[in-house]
Amino acid sequence: MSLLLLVDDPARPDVVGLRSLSDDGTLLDSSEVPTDALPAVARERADRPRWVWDDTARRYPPLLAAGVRVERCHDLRLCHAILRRSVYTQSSALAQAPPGPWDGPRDPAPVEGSLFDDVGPAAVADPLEELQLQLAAVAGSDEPGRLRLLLAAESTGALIAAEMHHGGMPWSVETHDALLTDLLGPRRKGGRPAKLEALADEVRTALGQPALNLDSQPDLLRGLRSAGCDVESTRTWEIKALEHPVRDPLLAYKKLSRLLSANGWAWMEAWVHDGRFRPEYVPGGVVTGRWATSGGGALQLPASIRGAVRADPGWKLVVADAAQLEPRVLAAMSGDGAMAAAGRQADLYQGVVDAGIVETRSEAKYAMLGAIYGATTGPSAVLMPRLTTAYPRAVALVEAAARAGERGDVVSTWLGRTSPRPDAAWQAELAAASAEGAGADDVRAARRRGRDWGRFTRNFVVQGTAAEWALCWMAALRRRLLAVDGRPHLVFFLHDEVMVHSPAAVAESVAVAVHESAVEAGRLLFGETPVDFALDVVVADSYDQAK
DNA sequence: TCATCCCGCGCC
DNA sequence: AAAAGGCGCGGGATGA
Repeated sequence: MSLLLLVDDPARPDVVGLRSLSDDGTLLDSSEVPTDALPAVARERADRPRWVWDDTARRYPPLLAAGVRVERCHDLRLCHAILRRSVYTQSSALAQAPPGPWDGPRDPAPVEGSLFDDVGPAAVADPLEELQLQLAAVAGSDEPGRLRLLLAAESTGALIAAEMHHGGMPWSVETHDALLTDLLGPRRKGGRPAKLEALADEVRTALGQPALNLDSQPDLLRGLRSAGCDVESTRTWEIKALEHPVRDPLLAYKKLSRLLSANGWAWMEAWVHDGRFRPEYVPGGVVTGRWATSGGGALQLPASIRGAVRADPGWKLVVADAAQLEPRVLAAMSGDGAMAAAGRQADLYQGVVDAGIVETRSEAKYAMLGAIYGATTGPSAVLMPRLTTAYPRAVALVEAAARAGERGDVVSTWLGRTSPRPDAAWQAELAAASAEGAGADDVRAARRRGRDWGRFTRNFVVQGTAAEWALCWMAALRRRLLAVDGRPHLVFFLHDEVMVHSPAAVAESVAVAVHESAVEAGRLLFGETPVDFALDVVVADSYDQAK
């Protein structure tokens, strides 16, 4: 396999340069092609190169628009971000260089004013030089194998993100409209839909304030308090605790009003075109390695409108989610055999109950999440000692991550994505609190911030490794889907869940591929592990039929 | 008037 | 029923 690097020529915007490289980054051959001929050149390459480019989000869409799919790539910007920070590459030239053009956001905002006018032109980002720095950083690292897997998974994720945006999620505006009309009442120009307006009236009547504006938090808070409700805010959990006639209509109003503003008709018109919802995915957009999205709120599609996600006629949706992914990942990372045994059955939480650790599934769930997120108070913290006894290795791993964070140290995922350091203010606070003669308030504040950061690092190692597993799962699935007839393709990804739009005739084959890919992901990350990565897989016509 | 802050809540 | 980590977004309030 060879590398094929794409470079711009600043002097000639109408052409792009192609550099053939060996695996170690040695330049073998150079050529130039007209920019508009690039898709044809890409299509005709028979040697299945790994494309190397600065930014998949910029380079891949024109190829997709021309009907060209790229098998694999190396996204220099995403890989740079990982290697700059990874504990495994801290001694590399890449990590030790001062910040340069590969650092920072993809589209940096223009610099205001003249502060930087006299420092000369910005450093030019030479992709060949950058690639060679990255390859050297990996080759010289403590864990080249893990990093290579991580960089490949991250880059494949970028390809998938572009492909999913290109293909779009099948979306029925008719169903969406029917759902909204059913829940909210018919759409009305310049006013609330009827059911929402009726609820608003009920609230105003219950409070005895006919002119109250429910959409103003301060007004609503004042209105509640003057009606004798003892609340500090207008949050749902405070309203729920009220014993007052306003409670139920207000809760209903808040719920529906949220639906209207977040995923109502305006959202539909802004984001759904030609029967497809096309959010912009942002691979690596979260520090832990999870994806973010920008626009459309694709990672927060409420359950109430998922029925609008409908397969095309003759097609199906194959919806799969990894069951209790984070506990399973923790069991694998820590080599905790007892926790792996609990996950031997489809429902890991029930496995914890069956092992006699706690009484109910719900307790098992909250105890486990408490361990991963760092619950310090409440019922879930009370269950921690039992979890520690039953699963000592798993708990020790997250505890060690928490302690590291409290000290201001960094932690890493299984494949080497490393957490950021706490900011300067945090470190200063820690230093001030440990200095001679520090006030009791300072010490308390520093302890609290330390524990906050410890909860972040505790969660980072598990959430981040789960994100790596999910990337490997999806990358394996993408490859397997190529071997299935009828072009089934990924259309959605949500942390531990994937959705494939598939011709009905091959949907069962896709479901098999989904399972096989999960096994492959587990092996890729952890080798021979006793941990099962269980899935819930559903073949359905619409998203609400899953789960 | 516009940009930013903060609240509140949807998802995992 | 619980408490905690990660996000994005819309809306009003706020302040330049």
